Amino acid sequence: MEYKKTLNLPSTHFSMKADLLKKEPEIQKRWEKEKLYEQVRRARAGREKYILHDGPPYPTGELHIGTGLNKILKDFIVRFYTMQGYDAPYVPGWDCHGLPIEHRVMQEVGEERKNLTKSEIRKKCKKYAEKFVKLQKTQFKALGVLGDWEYPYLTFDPRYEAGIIEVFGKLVERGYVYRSKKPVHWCPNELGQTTLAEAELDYREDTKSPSIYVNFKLADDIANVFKGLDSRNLYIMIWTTTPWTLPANVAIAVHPEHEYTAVRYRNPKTQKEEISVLADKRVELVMSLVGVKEYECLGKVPGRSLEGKKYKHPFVDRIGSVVLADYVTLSDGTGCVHTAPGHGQDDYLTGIKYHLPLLSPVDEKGNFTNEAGEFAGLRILEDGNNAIIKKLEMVGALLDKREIAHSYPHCWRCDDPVIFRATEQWFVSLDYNSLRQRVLDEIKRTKWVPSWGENRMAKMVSERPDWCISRQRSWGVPIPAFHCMHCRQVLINPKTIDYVRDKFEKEGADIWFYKDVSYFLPPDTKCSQCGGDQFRQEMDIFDVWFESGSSHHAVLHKRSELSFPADLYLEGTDQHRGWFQLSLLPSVGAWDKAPFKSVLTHGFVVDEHGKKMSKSRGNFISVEDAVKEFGADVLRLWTSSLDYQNDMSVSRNLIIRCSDAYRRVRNTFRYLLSNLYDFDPNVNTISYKELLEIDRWALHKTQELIKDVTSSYESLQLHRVFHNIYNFCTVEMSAFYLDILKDRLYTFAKNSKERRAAQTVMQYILLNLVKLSAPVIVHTAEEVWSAIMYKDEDVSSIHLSIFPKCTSDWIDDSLDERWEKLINMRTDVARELEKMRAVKLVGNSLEASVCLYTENEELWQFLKSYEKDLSMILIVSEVKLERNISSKAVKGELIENLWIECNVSQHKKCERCWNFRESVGLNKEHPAICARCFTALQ
RNA sequence: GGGCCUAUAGCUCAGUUGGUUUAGAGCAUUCCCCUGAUAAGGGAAAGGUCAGUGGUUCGAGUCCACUUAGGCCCA
Repeated sequence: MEYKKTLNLPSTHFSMKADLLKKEPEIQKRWEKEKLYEQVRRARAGREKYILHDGPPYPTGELHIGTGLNKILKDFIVRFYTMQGYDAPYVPGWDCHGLPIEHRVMQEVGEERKNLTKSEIRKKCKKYAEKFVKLQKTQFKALGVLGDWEYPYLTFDPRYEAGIIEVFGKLVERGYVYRSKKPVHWCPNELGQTTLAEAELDYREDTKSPSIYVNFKLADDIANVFKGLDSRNLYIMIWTTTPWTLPANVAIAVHPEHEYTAVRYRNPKTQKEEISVLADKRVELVMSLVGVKEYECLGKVPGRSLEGKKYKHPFVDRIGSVVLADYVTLSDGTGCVHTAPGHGQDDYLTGIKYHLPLLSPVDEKGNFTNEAGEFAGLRILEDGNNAIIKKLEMVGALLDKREIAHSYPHCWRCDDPVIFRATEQWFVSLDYNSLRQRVLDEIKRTKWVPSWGENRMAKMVSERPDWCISRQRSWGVPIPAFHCMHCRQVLINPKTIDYVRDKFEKEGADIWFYKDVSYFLPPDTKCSQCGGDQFRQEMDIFDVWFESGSSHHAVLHKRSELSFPADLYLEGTDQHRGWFQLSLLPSVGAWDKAPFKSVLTHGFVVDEHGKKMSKSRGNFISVEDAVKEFGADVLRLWTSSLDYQNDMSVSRNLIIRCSDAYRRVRNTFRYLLSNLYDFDPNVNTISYKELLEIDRWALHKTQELIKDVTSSYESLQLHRVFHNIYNFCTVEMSAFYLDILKDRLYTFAKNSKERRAAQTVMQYILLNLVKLSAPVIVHTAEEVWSAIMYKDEDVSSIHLSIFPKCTSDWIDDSLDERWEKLINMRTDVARELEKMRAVKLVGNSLEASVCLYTENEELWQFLKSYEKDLSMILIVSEVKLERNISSKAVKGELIENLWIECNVSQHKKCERCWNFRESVGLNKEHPAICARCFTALQ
């Protein structure tokens, strides 16, 4: 007789092979067709909300794997809260304006860009952004991210644009917005005459510039600094390669820590004896450069003792002063840095710190203005430079001039050298109405994950300058302001802003570039200063960060399904300076509240060797590549295995490793499914009390799993979810419980209580395990769900189901303790069995008979109480217990006082269950099987 | 150059407020078994100067300082 046919062997249609590349798109299509996202919304309508607000990526190019990873992490959390019963709508967004897009578009356009109007540029940018929103959307969806992909938020959506204006209006109304001068990179070329962003600069090596050393006469007595020096012919020496910025000089910066000295020498040009202050370490080099052979150093002082000393400008009637700055280096020049806040970024910040005047006597064409006095009208980079050098020579301040070659920024469009010029910009003040302090208070109130984020954020906010929110670009939302044509007064007030807002909301911000100014002005608008009624529009646009930073209002406030503040913002650590901060500022400014309750930051994606990932290094991986090669679920499982607080290494090899883990989890599901083909929980369920103890142990372990996984999700330690689930599948299930269960499942009578008990537990574990993993392996979980015959919830998709809850009645710690001991004993026995295998005495462990010895009373009682179960637990044919330790027995390693002896079973093998039993052969009808199998056949 | 962060086995992670003789898992590796989860399953073995140096302490993977490597943000 073929006994195999009498067994209850596993059977399932759930395939072992995942075939994710084929199945995932099918499952996604199904979700789309069934409108899963809307179904989830309906199912959770009215429930408590959990809002994860999406930080918008730029729609430029293909998605970096890091961007995909960010979305996956968000998806885990949104899905977890959804399954916890929260209403957790997820509205993805894109940051559609801004220089990165404009820049790329201009690169694509090439030479033609010089002839494009703003409107034309905007049209092209819009097309570009739309194209990549579409492309990226496809890729995010391919990752299985669930969200409102039909209606994402796009920052160039007119309603969103109106939202930006509203935030701005609120800030204006509350008094935070002001206009002031700030130095920017400026292209003075006739065609250009525009601000340039860092990305539009082309640094050219070997640019020729004048290099001059100049003495500024000290006006202050420094006898208290350098002992015994009289104040006559006392100078401080600077070096510069931009003589044209000297008319705007208002300070000289020295390093507070470096040492400065006063040098006495004979000026080779004037033949006068002079004393100049400069950095000690630069003296030798500078003196030889200016042609001085003999000189004398008169003491040394740290730079900080020079702070506040006054000097006379060499050719302007102006007193400047010495200031301190950390950025002063000793690699060039004199260690005393000519400072013109109107012409340099460092200088500008130093100027703010010391309240220095900001001068910029240069017009948009790169000529000196009347402010520059005798130099007015000269082109600064040519005649201007020369005239100033000549002037310095005339007044005897010039020590040396020569030409040097260095790296200097040029305009990427016209190749002309760029200048630094102060222009009027729009700012948000951080200190008006103590905004900074209130932001800091909100930072304290926010939960930061990891916790050091708070410190980092607070430090950045406390040290940052006012926020310059204007840009002189094309692709963005215009700042809704007007200028009086008569008196140049700026016109901006809640009424005009509101009026423009309405236009934008109806027609989009593009309208600004098409319609005449009168279209945007409320009727009868007059200049508050001169009463004029002729205005021109402001042409600056908002910093793109102001746009994305307004999403808390344009999205959270405005969309009815969302709420403000969000429960969570989740982005990479670079967003501490970016989106987190620049959302926080307007939010606190406008509504006195942080836009988020908690903020999670994750590290960056690096390659296998921990190096930065970039296209130029060749270690770049795109979302598309990864999904195409591994499938979304593998990628998601891999993401879930990483501790995002650190940087995350990614390479093909590392993801391949993770697909092994995926297969393990998948096979665990498959095995559970395959043994439930004949189990109807409504009929066959065995009550908890009637289960075997090992079954109750499995239930206990499942409770632990539920608890651990839930708390891992809640505490946002997402990688613990993976490790818990994976270890459960591997250690508790595959290697132990399921392995042991085989005998009971296959060989016991179909409807026996023992077999039904095993299935009861398997059914329970299947349902719970699939739900616990559903937020991570979304497609596979759905596939499993479809394959489950009897579900505990009547929902069409697992993603509509509710997360498992821990059943505390099934937690039994003393049981767990006993079984831990049994498992350790099993390990000790396995080691002995392995020795038998090594010498070919046994193969299958069922060929063995085990004898356990102990003289320890407690252990004896323990073993005795499990005597009936031991052969099942050890998967051997027979276990005998003895008190007198045999000389052949070996001491256990994990269990004290336990001695183990393994032998080849003396019995015959049952052809049906493969156990070696004394009873085999006793039954005349079935001489090849054991008594237990005979019973099972009845 | 400055601020913040990270470093435990080849890989992904545990390791409570410093305290248990040999620093734990799983994967990968090697070897073995099974062939009734089969492009599956089981077992065993090997694998670590806890990045380095110095310090605090009776005792340090854990606390402190410095160094190295890497990351993010600035300059």
